[in-house]
Amino acid sequence: MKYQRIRQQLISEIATGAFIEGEAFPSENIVAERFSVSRMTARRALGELEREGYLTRIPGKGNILKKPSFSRGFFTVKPFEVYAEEQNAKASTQLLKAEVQNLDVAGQEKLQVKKAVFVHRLRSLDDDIVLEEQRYLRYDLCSSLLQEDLTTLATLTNESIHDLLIHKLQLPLTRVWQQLNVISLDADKAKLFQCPEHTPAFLLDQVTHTFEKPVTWVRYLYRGDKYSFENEFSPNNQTN
Amino acid sequence: MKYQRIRQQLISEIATGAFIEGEAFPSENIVAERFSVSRMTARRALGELEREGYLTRIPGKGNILKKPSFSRGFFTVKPFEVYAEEQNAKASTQLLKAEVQNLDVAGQEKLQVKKAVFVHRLRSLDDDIVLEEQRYLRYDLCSSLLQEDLTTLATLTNESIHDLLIHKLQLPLTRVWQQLNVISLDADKAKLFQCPEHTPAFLLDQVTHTFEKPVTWVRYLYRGDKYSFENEFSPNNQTN
DNA sequence: GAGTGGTCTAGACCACTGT
DNA sequence: CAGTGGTCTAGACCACTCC
Repeated sequence: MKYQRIRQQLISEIATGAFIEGEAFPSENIVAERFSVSRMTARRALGELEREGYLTRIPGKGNILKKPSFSRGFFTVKPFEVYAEEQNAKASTQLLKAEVQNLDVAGQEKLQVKKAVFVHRLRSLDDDIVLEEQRYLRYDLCSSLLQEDLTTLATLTNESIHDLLIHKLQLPLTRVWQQLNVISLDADKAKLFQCPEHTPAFLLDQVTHTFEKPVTWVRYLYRGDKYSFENEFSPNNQTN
Repeated sequence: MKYQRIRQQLISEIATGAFIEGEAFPSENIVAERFSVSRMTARRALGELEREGYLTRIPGKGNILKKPSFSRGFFTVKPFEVYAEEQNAKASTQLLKAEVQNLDVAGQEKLQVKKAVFVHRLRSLDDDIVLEEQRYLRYDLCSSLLQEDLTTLATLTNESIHDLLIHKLQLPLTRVWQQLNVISLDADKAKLFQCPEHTPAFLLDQVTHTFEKPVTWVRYLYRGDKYSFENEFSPNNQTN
């Protein structure tokens, strides 16, 4: 395993400050020559360093040593059923609406079309409504879902709607964008959750793509006094 | 970019259910032959599929198609300076307090000791106070930090305090626990942030460990109307 | 034009798993 | 034994950057 030896050697040298942050790291040819291996083997070692976050590799320029990255944390967003199980609570689902809708400006921006299948659900832990789900699926890609499966959506507690997309509509989900905000519940939403007005809440927007084409937009509203994100991890796990 | 074409084609076929989950995926030679490329190119496409979480590759056996994963995604918590840069805002830091404190019950539970170095900072984007940091470092492990570096903490805008721990105190951070909540700002906190009472906010608690021993507890309070978590990822990329 | 990283080829040997 | 994935080589062409 030459490339592993090279990788570890280079990491050690980085740790001792042998190279300058922000610039200048040995090129593929230099590394290959220094360790007496072929260029492809040097490439592999350097490629791993890039994936591990040590380097940025730029065609035509070279390898640039990154500044040490700060400890980044992350939160996993678990499926509702998994969360319910962790809380020893019973998950239930209520289907409020399932219909074709014309998207408003915000929705058109996210899905890049005007028409969508809209699925509106409430999800409860034991008897508390905890999560509101507003899901918009591109009509041009998902209309068949409406006819076939929509009536069963209310009972789909353990099978994710995403699975339907992937397997029935054959839309591989390759990319997800999401944003998490906090808001204060207005009168309408408070009534929906049957809780006091101005209760803080998580607002999670999620757009999933199939090869750069947006397919679904989901807006989750989590009641803040009944839901939190908890997580444990090792700092070395890099993502992105 | 042949390997990208091969990768996308294979992902599509996985999505259509062309292969059986848990077993049986075309071998390198099969893929190479089918797409009329060299084995190395087929390898590259299959390697990406493995990194993306679609496959498990086992020497001597073959490629095994994974079952679709449960996790819905995750949020990275970026260092404040990185966030500021993304927002094209100027980050600044204000040190309110740095002293030795006796921990209250909540703190003792988290750090498992009674005494801690307490560092209290406010962090701003341009002229808005956005983040309050309350950091508790175990006195028995971090007391030298107090003497050496504490007076410079106010100016440490771009070097994270965690880096000090790792490099100066040589405490490798091996494990992180964290929890994210939403709250509504009370009068005191609202005054601190110079914003209206009952503004929603993110409350992020983070406890870092060195080999099962808790070292620091940080309580971040993010002003909700000025801060959000945004993120993009590939769904099959598991990060435990 | 010299150097860089990105891609690709057609070979090769290895250790391993199945039958 | 034939087949698999893991590693490695010595070439090659490309688009790009820097000078």
